[in-house]
Amino acid sequence: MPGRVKRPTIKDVAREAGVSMMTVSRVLTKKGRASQDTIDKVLRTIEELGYVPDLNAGALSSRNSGFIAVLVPSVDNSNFAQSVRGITDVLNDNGLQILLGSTDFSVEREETVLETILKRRPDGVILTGGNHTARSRRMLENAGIAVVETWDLPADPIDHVVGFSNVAVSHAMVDHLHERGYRRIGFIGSSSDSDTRGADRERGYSEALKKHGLEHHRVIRLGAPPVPVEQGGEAIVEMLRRWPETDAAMFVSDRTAFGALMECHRCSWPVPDRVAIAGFGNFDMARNCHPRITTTAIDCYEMGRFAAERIVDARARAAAGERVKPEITMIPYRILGRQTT
Amino acid sequence: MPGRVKRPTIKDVAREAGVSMMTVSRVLTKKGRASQDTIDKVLRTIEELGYVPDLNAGALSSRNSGFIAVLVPSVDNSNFAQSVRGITDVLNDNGLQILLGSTDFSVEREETVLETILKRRPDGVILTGGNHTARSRRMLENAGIAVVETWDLPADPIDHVVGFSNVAVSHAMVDHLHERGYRRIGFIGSSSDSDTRGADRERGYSEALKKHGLEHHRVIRLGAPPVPVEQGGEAIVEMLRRWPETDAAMFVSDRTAFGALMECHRCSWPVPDRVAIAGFGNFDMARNCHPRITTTAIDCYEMGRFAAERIVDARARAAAGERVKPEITMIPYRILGRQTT
DNA sequence: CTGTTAGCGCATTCAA
DNA sequence: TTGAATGCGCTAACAG
Repeated sequence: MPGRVKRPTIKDVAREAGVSMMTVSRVLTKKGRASQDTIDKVLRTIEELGYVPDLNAGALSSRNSGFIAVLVPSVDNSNFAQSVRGITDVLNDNGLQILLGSTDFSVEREETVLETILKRRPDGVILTGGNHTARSRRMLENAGIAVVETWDLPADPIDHVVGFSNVAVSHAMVDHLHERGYRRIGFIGSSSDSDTRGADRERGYSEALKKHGLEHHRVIRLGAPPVPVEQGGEAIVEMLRRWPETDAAMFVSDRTAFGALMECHRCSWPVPDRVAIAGFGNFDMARNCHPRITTTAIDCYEMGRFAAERIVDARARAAAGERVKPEITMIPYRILGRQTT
Repeated sequence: MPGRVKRPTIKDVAREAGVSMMTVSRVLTKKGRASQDTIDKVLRTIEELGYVPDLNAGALSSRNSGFIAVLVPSVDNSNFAQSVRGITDVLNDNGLQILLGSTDFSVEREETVLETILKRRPDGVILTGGNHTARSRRMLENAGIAVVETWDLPADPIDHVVGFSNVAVSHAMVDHLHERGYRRIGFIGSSSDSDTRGADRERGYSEALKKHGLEHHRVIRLGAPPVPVEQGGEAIVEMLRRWPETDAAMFVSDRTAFGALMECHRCSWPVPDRVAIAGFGNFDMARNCHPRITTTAIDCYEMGRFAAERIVDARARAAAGERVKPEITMIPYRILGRQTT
């Protein structure tokens, strides 16, 4: 590690270039105009000195940190990772930087992470899900910045929403299974007070069964997310043991659906003839395995982009002194009927 | 979005609590001591006012941003995501925050991302891979902060290294295949100037073949990473068409190995009897599919932890005025011989 | 088009 | 154990 040296500041650049600090600042931020001559001179000096602007100092002065906080349950999940990609792409185009936090699928953890991240004075916050602690909500309200809740359709939104109904998603999947002739449908989900998205999908399953006049509910709840793939295998075995008549199993996630499908291979249970399998999320493994798993696809990348655009927009309006009204953006989903149903 | 209100500062807290700003600052940073009475009074006031410290301002003053920059090729990759988890866990315990950047497997993109992120004055940088542009190296050197290169064993390290040899990894896999009796081994990799890790694995394959006296190399290079899972399937078809005698195929990643295995199912080619398959990374899909894929396992989470610990340590030593010598930490790997070989 | 002044919110450094 | 003065690096607001 090289010795910690004194790094050049905007003052050094100004002195060397023979202009004032403000002129350098203007050249850098492109705000206000400067003559081409001055611009060239300043840029050359910056290059010579190897000057690197300090955005934190700039933020302190301008009262815009340029950070957008993004909280996801887990980075190690292709769906959320894609949303993060979408967010990043939009933010980069707008000179903003992402401040990523991981909540481990827990609202308590979310509160802790949020508390830490708010100390960086983000200009906006993008959350996953619509379920938060009371203190989290209070902190967000006090922060006075744009908030976007994603991946859900909260009954009482904090501010903006870019999401979809997890209840409706399950509804649609039951409809799909029903249409393909399945009548003895089971659901394999997760169990956690925090995982309201999983709970919503289970609720959608139950409601849809009733709608179709199917009264016998077969539900197995695995642990808190992220549920290991292995448990999908154990779950399908358990389900067919408890309810041998089951002709279709829908899973809260492609990951466990995949685990179940592979276990069926090992047990030589033909899929979908012995039992149909459906997942959620359109993960790589579900799309490419054999047979390919029927699933629900959400455009996670686009959802991320929309969420980021909402923040960018709100930020611009707030800067212009406009009052910003909360908006709700619905993200479409589609059932991909494939070979396992 | 609530109106942007004036947020309380340390000054407000000081006034309300009837103490000086410094006393509040001391209570907050736990540096220097204060009487229990004062501490209580200050904490109560902070609570009442809903004061949130501004870490950016603190950073400007103390010349320690508390940020550690972390650059990964992609967040949407379980291996890198786990490394990020490891890093985050260690940093959190040390009051540091992660500043994540995605390089899309490109050293040019890395340079751009690095340039942006250095403007936040991180106290350290964790990179993925040992291949960087000359400008990137220069920026890092000028920054005068601790740097850790991971996931590789660079010949000419910038500073610290926490990684493993991608050449050796492939060597070990060839040894494994050879031991299981395979002699007509092919390699399916990626192709990109930037992906030196992939290139190293291919080199390891070639060297190891020679070592075993196997002169016939069968190599297929797919596109730049991230290579879609699908292409693994196309690649195995192509390999068996060009070199029908191939009895084992090793892949640069579990993702493509998985795609190949599933394609073999579709073509009714028994694995490993028609062709053996081996991957890299011990991904979920490889561990749980049927048959389970032989692979190389790296403890990515631990690699992340080690890298972060190296940074934390270097930071502490630098603060104590010590001179820090670059260290190289080797991460072990193991071949998991499973059902596809 | 350019410069001056006055902070942004906090911690370092000294003194009490 | 506590406080006052000072400045971190930058930009908003105004003046010229």
